[in-house]
Amino acid sequence: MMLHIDLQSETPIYTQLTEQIMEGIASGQLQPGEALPSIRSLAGDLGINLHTVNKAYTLLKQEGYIQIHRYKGVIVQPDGMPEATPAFRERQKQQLKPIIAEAICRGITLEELQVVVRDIYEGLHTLKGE
Amino acid sequence: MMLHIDLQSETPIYTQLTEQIMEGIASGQLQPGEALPSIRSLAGDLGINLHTVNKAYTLLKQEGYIQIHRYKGVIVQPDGMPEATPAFRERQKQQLKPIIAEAICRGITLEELQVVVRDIYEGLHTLKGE
Amino acid sequence: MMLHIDLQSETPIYTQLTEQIMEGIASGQLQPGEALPSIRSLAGDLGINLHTVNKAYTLLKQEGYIQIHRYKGVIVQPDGMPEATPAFRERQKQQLKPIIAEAICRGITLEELQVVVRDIYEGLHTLKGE
Amino acid sequence: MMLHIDLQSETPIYTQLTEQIMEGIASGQLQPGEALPSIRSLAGDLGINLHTVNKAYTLLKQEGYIQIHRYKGVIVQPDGMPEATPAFRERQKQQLKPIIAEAICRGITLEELQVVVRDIYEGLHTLKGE
DNA sequence: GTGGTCTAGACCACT
DNA sequence: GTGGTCTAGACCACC
Repeated sequence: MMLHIDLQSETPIYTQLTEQIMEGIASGQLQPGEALPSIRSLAGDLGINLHTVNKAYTLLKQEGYIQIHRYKGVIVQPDGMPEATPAFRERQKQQLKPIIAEAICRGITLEELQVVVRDIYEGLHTLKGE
Repeated sequence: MMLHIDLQSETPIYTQLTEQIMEGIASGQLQPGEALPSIRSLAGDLGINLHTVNKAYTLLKQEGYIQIHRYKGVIVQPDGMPEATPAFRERQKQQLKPIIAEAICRGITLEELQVVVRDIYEGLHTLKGE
Repeated sequence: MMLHIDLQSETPIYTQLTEQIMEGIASGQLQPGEALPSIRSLAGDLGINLHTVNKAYTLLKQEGYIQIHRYKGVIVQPDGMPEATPAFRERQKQQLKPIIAEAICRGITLEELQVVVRDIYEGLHTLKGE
Repeated sequence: MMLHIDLQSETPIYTQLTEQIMEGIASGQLQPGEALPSIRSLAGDLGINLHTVNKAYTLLKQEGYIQIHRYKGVIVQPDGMPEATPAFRERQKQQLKPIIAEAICRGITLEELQVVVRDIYEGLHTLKGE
């Protein structure tokens, strides 16, 4: 899977990494148990600092999306992804609220918004069976 | 309309302000043409610095959600809210993508997600007629 | 001649007034010797403060574009407009420089720019004979 | 490139900075991709506050003339300057109109004005090939 | 080291 | 009293 970094984005690089890896997992491009590049090689490929990659991986591990094995490397969580806990759902709502509020301000209907959400969902999800 | 700030949150204060004001507009609690508190009074009420409020107001003005009238005060945009431009829709997608990707990872179905989105949308929007 | 004010503009109201009156003189809509509205009536018509109109008129008088006669009122300078002094030409250059610099940045050619300038000039000036 | 500030001028310092940097870009003294001084070092060199420099840089970034890279620094836009959009051309006209009106009032002919514009344009632009 | 955020306090132009 | 500008000084995240 190809990761790419936008250096002029406002989002920190480590966040861009975590988001892209999660998108890889969501889309099935990254399968459970599959190996991720080592910190060193990924940092080298992207031309960024080791610490930055390490931070991204550590966060993903804390959330339960990957496993980091000393000496063996980094793999996508093979033992089932983390659950949708109530805490997660609450956080999700807080993330969605301002986005939806802005959409309403700009006159976007619920139907339009549902289409956008479905397109993104299916755009990611339908790869999963491959 | 009551605005509240979470000083502990990692989201910048000025972002919390812009988001809450946009939610106020979306929900109709803030009507077009309605006056917003002056920079100084809002800063005083919230116990924050006037520059922080100023930054929030300036961003909202740049996006077209409010008007800032020098020497007179600040009002909610009376001449129609900004449109849902292609640039806006693209930005919206980029905001939604990581949220939806994470939802997929955690096994949330499209139907569940649509319910969440609808609840938030209607929770904000249905106040509009009041 | 119709004057109009943009309350949400960043340019101070008195500047908007002086500019519009100068445009009126440039275009011949305001003829030398012609009466301008009194401070009081203009302020009333535009819904702005007396001091604001007064400031605009005072500036125009200082520059030599109008005459203010106590009790008689305000008239467009009948005794010849102010000259293009070296100081004026220098100030003009300083005003034009940033505008032209930005035009160059955006790839506007000298020919294009000349067309813009000519259009504005003739758009104002050709009314003069009427 | 040398930047200089006139503290006595009534034009805000941050405006002087943005104008000078745009002139530098227009004249080719600042090349695309070239690094600009860091906020702190420029503020130090000019003897002004870092927030003032920050404001100037932020405005130039919003217009698309520079890129601000968090943690790394500021560079002149390497991916092509912003286009001359219709909105830009309209803004330009509004900026030019009062200047040209005043020129007409003072009896400056179109030909004289064109010479002034050409001199400034070429004075900036002809450095570009060097 | 960088830019981003926030505070505190000041002066100004304008209404 | 309003927003606009500027200063001085601080802490933070990131690299």
